[in-house]
Amino acid sequence: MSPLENTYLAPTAFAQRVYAALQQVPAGRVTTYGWLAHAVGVKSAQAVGQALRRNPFAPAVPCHRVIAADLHLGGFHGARAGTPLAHKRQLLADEGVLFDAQGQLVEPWRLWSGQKTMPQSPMVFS
DNA sequence: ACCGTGACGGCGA
DNA sequence: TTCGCCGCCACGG
Repeated sequence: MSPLENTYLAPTAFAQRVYAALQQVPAGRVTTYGWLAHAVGVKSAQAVGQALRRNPFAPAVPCHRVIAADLHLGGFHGARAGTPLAHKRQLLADEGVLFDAQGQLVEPWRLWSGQKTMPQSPMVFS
C-alpha cells in the first residue's frame, strides 16, 4: 500500500498513554473510562473513549476491560450496542467477570459496600 | 485556526 | 429513579 492510500492513523501520544495505563488492568478485572482518564491525567473520560474507539491493538491492549462508571458496558469496536457488545461481554465472561441472568455486570465491590458512588483509589476493581 | 463530535460523568429537575 | 444538560478535551474535517 502506498503512503498516499494508507489510511491507517498512528496512535497519538495521548492514545499511547491511555493504552499504557490500560495494560495495568489484568484479565478478570475491569476499570472505567473515568479512572483511566484520572490515571493519564485528564479530566475527560470522553477523551479516553476517543482513544479506545480506534484502538488498533485489541485485544492485546484490553479495551474490553473498560466499562462506564454507571456499570453499563460502554462500547466495543466503535459500536455502543449490538453484536460487538455481546462480544465484549463474552470476552469478559471468559475471563471470569461475573454477569447476572439479565446480562448485567455483577460488581462485587458494590455488593459488599452497598455504595452507589465509585471508590476513589483503585483504578481496577473486579 | 475553528468547530462539531463523541465507547463519559455527575448533578439538578 | 430516570432524563437532560453541561463541562470535559482530543481529534478529524
